[in-house]
Amino acid sequence: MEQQKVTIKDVADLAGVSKSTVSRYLNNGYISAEKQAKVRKAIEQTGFQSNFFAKRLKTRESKLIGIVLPRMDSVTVGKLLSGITRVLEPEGYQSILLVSQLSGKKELESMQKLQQQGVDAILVDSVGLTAEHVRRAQEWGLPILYTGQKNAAVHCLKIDDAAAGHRMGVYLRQMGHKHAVFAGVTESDEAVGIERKEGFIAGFCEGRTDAKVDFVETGFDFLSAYNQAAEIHKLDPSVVVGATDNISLGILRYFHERGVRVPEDISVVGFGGYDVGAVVYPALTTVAFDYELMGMKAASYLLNILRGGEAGMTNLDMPLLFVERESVQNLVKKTLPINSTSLPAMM
Amino acid sequence: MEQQKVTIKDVADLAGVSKSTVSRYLNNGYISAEKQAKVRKAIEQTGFQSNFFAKRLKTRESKLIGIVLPRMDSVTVGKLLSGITRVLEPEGYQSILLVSQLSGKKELESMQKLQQQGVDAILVDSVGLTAEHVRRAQEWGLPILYTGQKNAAVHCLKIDDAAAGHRMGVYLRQMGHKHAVFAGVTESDEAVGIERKEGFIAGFCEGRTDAKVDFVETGFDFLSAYNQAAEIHKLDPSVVVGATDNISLGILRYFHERGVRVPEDISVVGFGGYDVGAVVYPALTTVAFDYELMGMKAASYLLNILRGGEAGMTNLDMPLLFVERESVQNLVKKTLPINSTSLPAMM
DNA sequence: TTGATATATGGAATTAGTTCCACATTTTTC
DNA sequence: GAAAAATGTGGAACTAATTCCATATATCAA
Repeated sequence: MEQQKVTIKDVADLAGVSKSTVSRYLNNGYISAEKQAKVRKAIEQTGFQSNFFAKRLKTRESKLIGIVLPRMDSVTVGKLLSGITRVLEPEGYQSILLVSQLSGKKELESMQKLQQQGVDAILVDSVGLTAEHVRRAQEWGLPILYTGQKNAAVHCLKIDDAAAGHRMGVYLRQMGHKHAVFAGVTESDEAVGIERKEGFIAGFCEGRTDAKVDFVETGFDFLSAYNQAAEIHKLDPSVVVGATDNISLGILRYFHERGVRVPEDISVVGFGGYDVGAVVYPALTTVAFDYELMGMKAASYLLNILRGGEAGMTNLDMPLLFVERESVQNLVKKTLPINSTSLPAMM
Repeated sequence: MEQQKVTIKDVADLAGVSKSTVSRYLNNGYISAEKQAKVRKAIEQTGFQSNFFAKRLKTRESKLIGIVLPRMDSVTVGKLLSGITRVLEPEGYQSILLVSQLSGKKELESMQKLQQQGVDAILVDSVGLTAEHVRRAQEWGLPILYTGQKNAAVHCLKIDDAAAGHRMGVYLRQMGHKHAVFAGVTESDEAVGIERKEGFIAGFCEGRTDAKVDFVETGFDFLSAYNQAAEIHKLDPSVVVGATDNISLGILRYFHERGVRVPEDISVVGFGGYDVGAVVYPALTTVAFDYELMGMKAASYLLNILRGGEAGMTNLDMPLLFVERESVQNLVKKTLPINSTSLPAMM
């Protein structure tokens, strides 16, 4: 087997010291100023690079963080990863990536692989927490953090969907809207299908009895929402609330095609804060989830555990960003006399 | 130092064989059926897992591929990564990710880190190839493949921008367009700024003298294109060609706001094939770059070199996907008598 | 019945580091 | 000035695997 060009032994010989001394130089163990200079010179001359595997074999620290992602080709995941990397890199950690392709089984397999690989910790953007997930988190010694899903028995980090929905509900109530259609997804998705919707209804109806929320179920994708748009339109609300920006985009397109003006004739809002929302006409008002920040928080959390600070469980407190753009009409303003008399020419 | 729970020695003792025999069992070296059974049983009982670092130290093969990306929060990069993973995972390789944040210096540093880490190969989605990049590819023993940039001295893989431009030019010519405005970026970007534009002009003007292409420079982003849209409109072309989909989206939004109908009054096309293009109104006709396929090709290429097949240099042959949607008017059809007489009611 | 070849197997060396321990200096304290 | 403490240093053991080499059988041909 071909051997390494320059080893610690070569450096030691050249510097006239022992292997131990070179190792100490490398790891801030103590060494006299004199030998320090010699070793430094020898390392420069030889171009010595420490062997990763030999070092890790002994120290049992890989400085590698395993990350399991449900898929790669989504902006959401990209931002999450971006946030994780931003925190991990300066600390000398690097990430190994595995993709679960939205399969719980592959997710577990990937975690297993990473564990064998000797990563220091694992971060999983999970598609669903099972008993097996919980068991592994306990059985293996290493820190595991789940994002996107919630379970009291493990470390996890999740967006507060109820708060997001509530926020939007309050906003639309304040804008004077009374009849909303919530274009949502199946209730089998607890976060988006239930929490987000319930949160919205609570915020929208809070403190009044004349508010009305209808519900129409769609899929997650743009096309499925587009296909439900006619039904939504028939209910004749003043605002359509898409459970995700993609849903809202599908509805927006339908309205465009039919000549329904947004927000003059009807308002549309979404959740997610995708960049696309700024590009469509009119630009979509939305509650943005800061996935990059979530990635940063997740990474910090993991780092904290790694350093022995057995941080208190689960932090659900992910801040939300309300992005007010052009797709909502202010019904309150419109009925004020000062507006209705001074601005008729603008129509 | 805390030691590993179960080592190959423990398995050997339990099975009543030597370490060597267990190692042979693990690595398909020969072993009698009898001992094979014993070892299998011992491994099951102990739950033995081979130590990654000890193994790699000896074999000098990490089964790790280093990937350097300019940024993470883009769909393009996500697709590329998705393609890479799809090829690498089934072969037992895993990826270590580093982000260069669009800096050539960080890119080089990241490569260095990966090399120290003992990866088997490096894939760089480069922001610009320097002499240093070429030098490293030669100096370090390991295979390095660059994507996104071109240089004859190293392995690289790039989209054929000239062909993409040409393809679009031919299409618009066939649709009967004679006056185009190319909304492009600075020529300091060789691929997009020059190759793509020149390719378009060639395809558009091929074999005729009555074609005209004006050029307006914009930035890469949606907003900068939006700001140039008035100037473009003044030139009164029959079609606007955005150098990227983002540019086209900015222009599309401007037209929407001014009541200019697309494609009835003016056609708009782009390059890239971003999903967004299908969602806007009208859906954008574009030349899509299959970044996922590019990732797959890149990974295969690397795998091939790793296996000793010193594959011939650089394969520029990335297939393009023409995506015809709604944003281009067929001027040829329009002038046919059968249309102008039978369909006036549709206006 | 030999000698030659094939098939298994164990022992020891090897991989490139870190770290413990013993020991030699030097410095500080009483 | 002797004892105690601090500071360096090298040797050897250790980390957990792979692999070379020697050796022991078993199989086969002459």
